[in-house]
Amino acid sequence: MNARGRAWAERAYRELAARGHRSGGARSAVIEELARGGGCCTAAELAHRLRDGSRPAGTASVYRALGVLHEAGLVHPVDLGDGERRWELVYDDGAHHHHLVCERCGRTVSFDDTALEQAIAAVAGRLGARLAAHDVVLHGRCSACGGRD
Amino acid sequence: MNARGRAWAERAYRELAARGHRSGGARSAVIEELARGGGCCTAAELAHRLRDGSRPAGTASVYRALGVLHEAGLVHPVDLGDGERRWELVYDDGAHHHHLVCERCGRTVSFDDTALEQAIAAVAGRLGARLAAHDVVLHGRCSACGGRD
DNA sequence: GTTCCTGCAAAGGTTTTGCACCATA
DNA sequence: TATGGTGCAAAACCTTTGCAGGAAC
Repeated sequence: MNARGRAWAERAYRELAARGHRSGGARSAVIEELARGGGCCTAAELAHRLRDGSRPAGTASVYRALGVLHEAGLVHPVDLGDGERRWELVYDDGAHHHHLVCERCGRTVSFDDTALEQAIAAVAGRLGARLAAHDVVLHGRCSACGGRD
Repeated sequence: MNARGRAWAERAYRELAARGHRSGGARSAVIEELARGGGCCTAAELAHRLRDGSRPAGTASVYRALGVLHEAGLVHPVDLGDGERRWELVYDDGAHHHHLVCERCGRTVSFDDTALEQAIAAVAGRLGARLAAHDVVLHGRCSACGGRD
């Protein structure tokens, strides 16, 4: 696991403890797997990886762990339009990325863009809104699938 | 119904006829209701409105009508994160909007923004992608719920 | 008359909930 | 030991599919 994931996991343990949550095996396994994989996975994928890995966890426990992490602001749900909810890690410094879903090969490309973030901040200001989160999902063809044709 | 909705409905009839689809009661009712409401509704809402209105339609027919309209590029699915798929009308001129979901009052605010569109187009160019569609969903507090506090 | 559309019912997939048991603090 | 976490099973929910009957062309 990279240092970024490790730091996120440690913060998650601290934050959940501060909120009065006890430490349980299934939830810790979910936190570790999220930190290892870097997010962007569905509950089913998470459960599957845990089943093949060190610490299997029941489906309900995976969903409940994700719910608690979401309440604590440690993960953020993303919907790519395929009917399954994905979960992204929320980092301390606000760093995050968005997604391009290729409608030909089905792959998901992650990206970040400063100008896009600035445009979103400007829109929020114009609307008089205070943003807690935002999602951008692009649909089309990735560069490998003839995006430039 | 406004002129924009009427024009969209007429185009929908033309486009579906051109694709060899026959005209059926349920599908026409869905088209009329979408044109009347201007989109941004779920399949269940659509079915409910039709039940209370002139022409009830079965759940399956509503979903099938939306599927056909989607294939023809006449509607676009949007996921606001509440587990239900919403459908937006796709207009001839490409005009569209995005959404701010207030996490306090639950309301959805629609907006459009030229700078945001330009930023998205620039990102697509940088990624070498050709976009067919894109979604932006903002989460936070709308101006009425203390966005500016 | 053939083919597609429709509606009911059933199935499918994801997510949530009830409940008994177990682990943590 | 009191409380919260866990896992199984069942339910709830949205969406899709199978099939028989009816409508459009």
